[in-house]
Amino acid sequence: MTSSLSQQIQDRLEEFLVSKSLRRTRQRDVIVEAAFSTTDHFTADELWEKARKIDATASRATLYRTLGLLVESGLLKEIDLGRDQTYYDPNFVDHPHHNHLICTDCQKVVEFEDTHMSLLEDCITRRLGFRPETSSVRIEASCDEFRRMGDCQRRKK
Amino acid sequence: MTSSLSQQIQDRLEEFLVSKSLRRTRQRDVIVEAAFSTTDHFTADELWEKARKIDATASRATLYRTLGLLVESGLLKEIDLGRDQTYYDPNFVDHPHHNHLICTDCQKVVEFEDTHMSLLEDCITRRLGFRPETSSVRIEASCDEFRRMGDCQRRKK
DNA sequence: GTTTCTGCAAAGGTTTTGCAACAAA
DNA sequence: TTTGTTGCAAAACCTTTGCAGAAAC
Repeated sequence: MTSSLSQQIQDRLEEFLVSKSLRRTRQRDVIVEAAFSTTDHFTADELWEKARKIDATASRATLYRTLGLLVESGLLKEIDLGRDQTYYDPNFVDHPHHNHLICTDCQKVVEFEDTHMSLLEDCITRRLGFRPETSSVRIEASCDEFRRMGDCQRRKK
Repeated sequence: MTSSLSQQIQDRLEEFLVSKSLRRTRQRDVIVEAAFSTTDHFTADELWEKARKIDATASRATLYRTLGLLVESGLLKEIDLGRDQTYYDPNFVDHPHHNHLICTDCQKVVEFEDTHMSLLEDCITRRLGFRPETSSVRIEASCDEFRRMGDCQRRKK
């Protein structure tokens, strides 16, 4: 594990590996470092490229196997950005309840949290006779600024 | 077109075909009939099986091509039920703003609409500087009844 | 007749898997 | 040592596509 990873991620990963009698390997360390080096969402293939730049020893097979472990441990979440590939989101450890707004002009993704939304989901779910577990909200929206200026305010996010 | 299809779907399909200079064929008719014969969600493969039972002339290639047309025309929507396949939802023509709750016990899908949720999404989106276009909400929740009785209230929905 | 559509079979892209060698604990 | 892990290459999936014959209009 490199020092650039937050303590929280290191701790949760360590706990998960121990609880499952799994081992720390060079390849897993590299993949985890690549996954959490930024807050950007990524596809499996993008993560592979990122990991290769750090250290080219991990194969695609290992990448997919490690992605599975990270999702299972709750460190990473699969998200649907409305594109044709599965994306992974490394930000749920820090912000467990966030949702996604996707700019239909420049495709940038804005994460947001909203207490009212969480409460409302909770009400709706209970009213239907269920106990809430998880939820995901995706909003697609256009940016006025993009149309006016040919660029989107959030583009450099 | 068979008489079991709602007039609204027939009309919208006809309009779409004409506007794009597309033709009505036996295969498309069968696939459309299968897709809208119930309000159930389906995968491409499930739809293929359904269509085959009506009339086995359509190939998988035609099925996928027709699915593309139906999505493009807005008659069908791709939805993410959190499973590993793409599902299609034939209910958006009648209920354009509905969302999905998925029972984590029996996997059944409950559709719901909520005005407050729509309003709230609108507020959040505008507050972030965007103009809302579409949104999708997926709630995963467990059913107390299922745990108590080994069955889920909504199971026969 | 002209244009669109179809089935077939092959190709594409992504993800998974069996296995023998390898590495962590 | 023991048990878990890896890379490789093949397989498994799902979806798309080129093409020549067939069907719609």
